[in-house]
Amino acid sequence: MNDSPRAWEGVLHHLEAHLLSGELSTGDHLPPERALAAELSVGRSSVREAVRVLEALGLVRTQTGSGPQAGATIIGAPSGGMSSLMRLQVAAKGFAVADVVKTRIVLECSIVTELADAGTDVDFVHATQLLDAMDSDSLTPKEFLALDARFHLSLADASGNLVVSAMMAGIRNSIESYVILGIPTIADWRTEAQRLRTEHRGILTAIKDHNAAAASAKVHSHISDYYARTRLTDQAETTRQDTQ
Amino acid sequence: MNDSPRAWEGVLHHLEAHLLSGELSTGDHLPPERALAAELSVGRSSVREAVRVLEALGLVRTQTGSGPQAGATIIGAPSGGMSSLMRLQVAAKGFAVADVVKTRIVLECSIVTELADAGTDVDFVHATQLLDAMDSDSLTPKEFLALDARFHLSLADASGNLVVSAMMAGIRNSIESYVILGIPTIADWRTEAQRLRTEHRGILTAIKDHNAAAASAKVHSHISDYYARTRLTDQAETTRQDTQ
DNA sequence: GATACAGTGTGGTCTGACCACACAAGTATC
DNA sequence: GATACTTGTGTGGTCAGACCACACTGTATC
Repeated sequence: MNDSPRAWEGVLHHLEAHLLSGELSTGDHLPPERALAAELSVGRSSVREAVRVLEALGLVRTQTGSGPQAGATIIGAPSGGMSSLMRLQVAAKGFAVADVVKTRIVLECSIVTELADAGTDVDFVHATQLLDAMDSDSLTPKEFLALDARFHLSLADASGNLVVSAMMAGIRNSIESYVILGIPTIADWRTEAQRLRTEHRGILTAIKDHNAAAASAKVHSHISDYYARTRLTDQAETTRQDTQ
Repeated sequence: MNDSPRAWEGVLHHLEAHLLSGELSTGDHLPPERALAAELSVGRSSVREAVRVLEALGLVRTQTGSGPQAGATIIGAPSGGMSSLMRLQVAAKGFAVADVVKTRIVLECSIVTELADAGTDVDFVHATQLLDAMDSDSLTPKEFLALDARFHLSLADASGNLVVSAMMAGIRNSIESYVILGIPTIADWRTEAQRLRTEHRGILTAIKDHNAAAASAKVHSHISDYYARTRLTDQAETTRQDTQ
């Protein structure tokens, strides 16, 4: 039916069409690879490549074995694909770290603006928990920054916009290695951590006060100042490190 | 070295590490699949699945044959992966069309704001050419909207931020089918086209006048009003939530 | 010198065969 | 009869080998 030059693309289009038509939706299982191969008259390897793409894009989760859990399941959590895409693009220097950071500021400012302008039905329990956890003095910089990332992500989640959420997750994921690389450039970590804690509380307070302008401004300086201090945007050219 | 449960992930990590370390960069060729398979002690099919993922993510372009053009080449155009990712996520209902449109507004407002605030060194030749092309009365709605998309994309490109550019391309691509679906809901296409033309010129003029606020406002209404008229955001089975 | 042709290396695909795994059903044991 | 164990089955994961189509490369031919 679809004699695309590449067989696996035909499989992908087939699955995409089923997705669009609603025959397949979140929670459903894809047909077994062997069945799909027979149905589309292609080799199993071609089916596998298409499924692999879907998995990389975060659309399906594959599991071995038998029973209801096994097979390729359509998953509804879209953040995974965005993360690997952006991480690899940054790794390949297709995306400049500076551009990623700029995009992060744009998105995050709009997130807090929306949150501040919204009604009182927004749930900040998770965000508050993360801030409390960050108060501990026994955290390593790496642990602290991990919580930091989760705090910012929780704001994105609170906005309810999955697209922005996924993009934020991808952004954070893509520059994670650079953030870790920047830790040593902070002379006094205790002071830095305290500063970040204060800024976080300030952002959350501004949101709760429905002061959109203040929240946006605080987010902007919070992010851009931190990257300026670690000079992360400069060292985009650094090549180091093999993580094995 | 890397006995991940899945062999193809090991290959992906291997390639990612080489990307990060700079051993591989834009324009380079990946080793031949057979060589890579032998080097990593995996089957060729596992290598192929990893390469397929990279191709889907827009990092490499594969080509058959022999010579300098053949093989898997690391490509520097990151828009492809974002497009397929977002298109499929929308198809799978992982992303709601309403959220995609909202995100588009956020990004595009920030784009025109930045363009308006920038110096005069921004090149709008391409954008202007597209606007001129859209003046033709012989265009079908589909053709008109294709030019429309390219106009908005050219603004994103003019900003120079590849991340935002790629996201805009992905956004546009993901809702393309819905945009086409919305054409019949426009009662008088000639009037609609004229309206869009005027709005486009207005946006570009505001940018050139360095009037960031006006440009942003015009973009906001340009996009949100159009989708309101076609009621696209309604027919998307949106994830229920905030009324604003 | 220009053209035609075989050679070579590449990705693309298919087939068949295993393996590991997880569940389902049947069997043995108490 | 209830439980524990064993076997069966279907799934994805991987590998090996074999072709094919393709595009370039070098050589032979005119």
